[in-house]
Amino acid sequence: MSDNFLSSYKKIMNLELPIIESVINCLKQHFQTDINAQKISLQATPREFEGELTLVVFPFVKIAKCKPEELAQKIGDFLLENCPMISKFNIVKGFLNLSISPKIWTKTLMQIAENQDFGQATPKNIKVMVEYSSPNTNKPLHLGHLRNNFLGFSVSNILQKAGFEVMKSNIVNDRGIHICKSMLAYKKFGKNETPQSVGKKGDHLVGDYYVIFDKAYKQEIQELLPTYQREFPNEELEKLMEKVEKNTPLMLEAQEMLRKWEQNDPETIELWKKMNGWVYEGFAQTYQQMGVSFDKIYYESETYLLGKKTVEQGLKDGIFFKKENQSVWVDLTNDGLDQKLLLRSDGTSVYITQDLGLADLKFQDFPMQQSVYVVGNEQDYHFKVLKLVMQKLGRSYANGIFHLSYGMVELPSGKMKSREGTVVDADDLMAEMIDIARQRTFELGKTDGFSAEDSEKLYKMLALGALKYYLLKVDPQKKMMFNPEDSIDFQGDTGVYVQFAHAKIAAIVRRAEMLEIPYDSNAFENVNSLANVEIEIIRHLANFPERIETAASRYDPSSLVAYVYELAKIYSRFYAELSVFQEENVAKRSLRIALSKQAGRVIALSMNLLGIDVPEKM
RNA sequence: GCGUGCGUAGUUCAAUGGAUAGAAUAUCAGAUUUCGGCUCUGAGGGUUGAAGGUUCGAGUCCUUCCGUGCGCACCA
Repeated sequence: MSDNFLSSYKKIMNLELPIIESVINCLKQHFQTDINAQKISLQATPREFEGELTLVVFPFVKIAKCKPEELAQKIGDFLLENCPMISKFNIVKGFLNLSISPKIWTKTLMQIAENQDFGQATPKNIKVMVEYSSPNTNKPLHLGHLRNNFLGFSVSNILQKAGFEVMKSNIVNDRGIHICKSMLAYKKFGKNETPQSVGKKGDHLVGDYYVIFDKAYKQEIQELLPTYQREFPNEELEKLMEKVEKNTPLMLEAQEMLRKWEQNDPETIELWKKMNGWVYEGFAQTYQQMGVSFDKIYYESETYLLGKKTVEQGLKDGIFFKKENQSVWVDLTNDGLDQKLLLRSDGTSVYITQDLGLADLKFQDFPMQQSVYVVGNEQDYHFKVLKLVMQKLGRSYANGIFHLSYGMVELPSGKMKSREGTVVDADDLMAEMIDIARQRTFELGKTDGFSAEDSEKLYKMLALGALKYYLLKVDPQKKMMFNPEDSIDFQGDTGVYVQFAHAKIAAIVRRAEMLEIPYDSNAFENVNSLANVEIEIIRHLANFPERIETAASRYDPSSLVAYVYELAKIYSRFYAELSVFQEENVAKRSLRIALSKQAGRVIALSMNLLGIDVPEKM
């Protein structure tokens, strides 16, 4: 453990550090060895054993040259004598289970309550750019984008809480053959429709034309194939198909359109601007509904020429090389990869070229040390190359490039395929979820006494909460199954369960305030016996800063989902086992209110980091 | 073929190299004169894909094999 880590550790965990220090001292005294703090494993004691924190002594057995039990006994005795917060201990095999004095727990709760910024780490003075969303403008957003956006937004929040300075960015892929296809279909079959004239969101309208193009294109291929087969009777079918696909009239026309676009042909540019404009309006609505936002938006049309200079400079510096046909390459064979093309023989860019340029542009705009790309795992290779190339170019931020590679979202029926019409549209999905939330919540009478506006707000909160929670609870790296039935579930490990816990807590706090029961630190500081479930909550609350740190270091919101679920679950048990207002001991009653208040606060904070709102009533 | 992920209860997912591999769901059985029953408690359900190896200790690290996804364009 570096000094650096230790010092940040000290700030966030006032509970464990004294014990760790004490263990180090113990080993020093008894065995004359200076043990690394990192080797000391303190973990939460499983519920079936007595105690709250457990020290694993196995790692020191070799040094101590005695049986694990003996060693545990020695350390336990030492702690009892030198570490006032330890009230007793027991030993099971090589595990030293420590009981913390109840007063410490009361004090911990006081500290949490008095900390206005609980969970907010001190500034690290490190800038991070988080790029996410990155839509193509020829189609509306779908379920896969939802995972991407929720991940990107949440990771940004988490990094901020962990003390980083964060810039959220979005690169909009607004040019290229894909949008030309929509444009061409519109030109041919569009009859001057507009989003207003057909009453449709712009991104959906443009997406419709993309589908129209694709259908007509497929038909052309079918029609052309026999001709080609006659012409090249000895060619393999696969290669023949490639030829046909490249040469249908529609495809040739789309490519011609792209050329015109690149030459700034006024008519093409005008159509392009018009249709992209519709799409942006549509996207803005969708982003708003999703509850995500960006600090900086890049457009591919403005960045796609960047990177050429970068490549030329690298060529001059001998980092890249030129082949006979004038194409430029980078040799990554020593890094376990291949040679990779950076500029075509005609000097034009390829996909990665502009990413090199964009990376530098980002750095100009926001001199970051870390750069996170939230992009699907089908691009793993691409980002390996990007990082390596930037490292070879000696960019200061190159080592901080991190590809937050997430797995595909699959459906019970299999993969989403646009051809087969099995793509789940983001707008539709969110709307459906809100409908279901409305239906269920209304049936249960949960919104009795709500204004129409408040009701709608709640339905949306529950629906989006369910969806975000569902998509964020899985390790990003892994592919995940999206089961529509489960995603709108309100019970068990779900967003609504956690939201409900928060609403119950809010009700308790409201009542306490109405009854004017004090619950500040003075009101409960003398409580020195706590129920197990109360200790569990405090212990869990105290871990909050550390859990944020972990989530930030792994760029992984799922660990935070697990955290907040665990907290809601413990609290629900507390709620069932103990009564707040029927407790006769006034100090204890106050402690329970304070405990509730803090649990509610941390639930809300955690959920907000996930991009989820929590209700006061539901 | 090469590269790179992933295989854990019926299902969907957890598990900084640490105790008897945990949740949720579904199934079954219970709880509530109590602050909000979208709640709580309990039961059954596992050869962690297979085989070796490292380790005091392996779902986790290494090797091989099997299954599966993704990537291997002068496409983006």
